Amino acid sequence: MSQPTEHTPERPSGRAVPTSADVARLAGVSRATVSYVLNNTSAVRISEPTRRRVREAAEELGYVPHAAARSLRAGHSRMVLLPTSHVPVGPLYSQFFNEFQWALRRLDYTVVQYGSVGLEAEEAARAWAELRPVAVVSLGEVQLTGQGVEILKRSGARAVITLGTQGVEGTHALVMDQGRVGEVATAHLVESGRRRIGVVIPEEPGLAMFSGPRLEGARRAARGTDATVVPLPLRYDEESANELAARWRELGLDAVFAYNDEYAMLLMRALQDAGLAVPEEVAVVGADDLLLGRLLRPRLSTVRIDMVLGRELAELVDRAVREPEAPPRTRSLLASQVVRRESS
Amino acid sequence: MSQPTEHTPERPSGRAVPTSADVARLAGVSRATVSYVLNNTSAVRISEPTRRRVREAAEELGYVPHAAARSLRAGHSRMVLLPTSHVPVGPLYSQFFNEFQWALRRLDYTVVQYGSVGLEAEEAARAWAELRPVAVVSLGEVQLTGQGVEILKRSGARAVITLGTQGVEGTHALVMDQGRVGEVATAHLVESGRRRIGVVIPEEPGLAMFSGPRLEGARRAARGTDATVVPLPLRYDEESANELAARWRELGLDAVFAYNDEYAMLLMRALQDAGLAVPEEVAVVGADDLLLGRLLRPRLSTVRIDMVLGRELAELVDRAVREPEAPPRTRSLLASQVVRRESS
DNA sequence: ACGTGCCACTGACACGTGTAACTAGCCCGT
DNA sequence: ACGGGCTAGTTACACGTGTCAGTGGCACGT
Repeated sequence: MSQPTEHTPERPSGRAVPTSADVARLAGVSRATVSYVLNNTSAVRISEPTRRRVREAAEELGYVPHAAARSLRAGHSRMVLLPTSHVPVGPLYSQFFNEFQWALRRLDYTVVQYGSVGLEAEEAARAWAELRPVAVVSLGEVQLTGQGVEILKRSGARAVITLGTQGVEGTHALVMDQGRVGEVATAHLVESGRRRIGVVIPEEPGLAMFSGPRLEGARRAARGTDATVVPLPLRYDEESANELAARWRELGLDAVFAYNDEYAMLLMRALQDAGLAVPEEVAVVGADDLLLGRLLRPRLSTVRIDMVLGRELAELVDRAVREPEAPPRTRSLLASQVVRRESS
Repeated sequence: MSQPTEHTPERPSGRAVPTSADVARLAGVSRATVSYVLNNTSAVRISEPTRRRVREAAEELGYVPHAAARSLRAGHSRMVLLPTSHVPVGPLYSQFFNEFQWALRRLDYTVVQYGSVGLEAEEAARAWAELRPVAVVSLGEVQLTGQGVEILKRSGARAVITLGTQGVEGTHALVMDQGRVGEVATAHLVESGRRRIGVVIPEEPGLAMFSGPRLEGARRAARGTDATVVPLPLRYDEESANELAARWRELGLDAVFAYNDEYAMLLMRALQDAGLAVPEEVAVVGADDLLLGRLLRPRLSTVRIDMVLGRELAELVDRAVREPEAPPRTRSLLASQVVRRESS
């Protein structure tokens, strides 16, 4: 998109791409008539024979309207911009994401994913604004600033929605309360009589957005009790897990909240291989309620996260677009609930 | 995108969105000068003081160029269209996909994901053509026809790339040879002395694209030997797995290729719970080489699938765009290799 | 005085589309 | 004969941008 070339390149297959003017010429009518016919404009009456001639001409030439020209003329589009992340998200999130896209499309929006690798917040906002989207739904990779929001709104965006662990001024903020996940998990462990509680922090980049708040929530739950919380960095591989398990006794922990079920399964296996009894010596709690967690022995306790339906969020976007004056409101996106199985 | 509204809606925040003409007015120069300055056009010399005035005016107004107008004028864009699927794909595929997008962006393409839910092949092609992408990379959800390819090329697409289990005429076809996955898995089981081999077929919709060819490959491997292949429909939940395990003895199978590691883990657990010894009575092989498969006991044997790097594919797209006349060629995308662990 | 060349910039057009405003032709009532 | 209304269109403009061709103004050589 950056630097347009100097001259229009030749079409390889010889023929230029047909425009409505070509259709008009072939059908022997004016270009306006073509537009009226092809858009089924009800205010203008065109005779049936003419309509047929136009349609046939369009068909013969393989005419397809030019979306850019159309939205330029119209002064607005129905594009919803979704800055994409390259975060290695889990199945829960990606299912939500797919459903969200699908629902937006049902509402006749054009969903455009646009990545902004290595761009500053304001720079990214400017790049997005070039596309003149009617709405921007930021999914957290780029932390949108108030300045960035201003740029977007000035460029015609009727709604800016942020989805993240905390709200952004001037936007419809959808807050995924990750802290709550850590909180309920830890509270559950404390209530079960555990006192020294480890919290796994994935070392994989891009997950800090989630793991930080979860740790914070765990600390919140421990506050006011005699339990303590210990952060445990962990890579998602067996070596790292075995290493952590090997120094488990010196850490003196009797429970662990393992970020999610995948890390929990990895760590639980390493603990068992190191000779620690689960849940007698160590209680293990994951998150996301994956099916696979139920296959282990003992069955993995977990935090079930009920994410808002993609469809609901799509409707919220639609409302925000139609009523741009409505005051932006912050809303919580997920409910967390412990599912106790055998590992805790 | 479909039906533009009748009149331009008022901008809510009062001020209209600034154009280069506004910048020109404020800076006291012509619009052409603004364009030259902001695009750093080297062929035209503009004095430094003027440049500064223009930049300051643009900054003050918060001017952002209009991508649609720009590409309309230029006659082409650098948009790569990626029709998205809502298929519940695994981590392997989604990692590839992310990397692919990222690499395209590094090559200065604008990646647009555009879903076409419930559209016919030709209808979808027409919708894509409206956006005048420079390339289309179809990932298999919509089976592109020769007719559809023709529409896209006529609309100016310089490259059409299909990614699927089989090629499409007139396109650069990237074939993911799923059959090979089933073939190597089954060959391995046969060589290990197994004779009655089950092949799990997920009942989840959208996976048929992969499971069909894998079954076919398994049959190919069994041909010419005295081994037989039995398809086993399975839902991804415990009930379905238990049900299948319960009638295992009457099926008389001594091995199973379970589509992928997740289904394999699910089924293996159910078999063990039903009192069958793995691998003594039943050998189990998955696919995808997930980390979690190594955590089970016995460790899960699997088929490791080396997918082409997203970066490589992005470079192929770039080449195809720059040399549209080069003959479309079909290329295989993945290599499959058995990783024998303990479950087979 | 005058042509030449350079500098710094401007005027005008094109891209493809949608639609408001207008018009030519016809019928009809008075 | 003439205005009015309907039908079936057409003409003309606007959207925001990039860029070719042109144009004053100035210095300079003769």
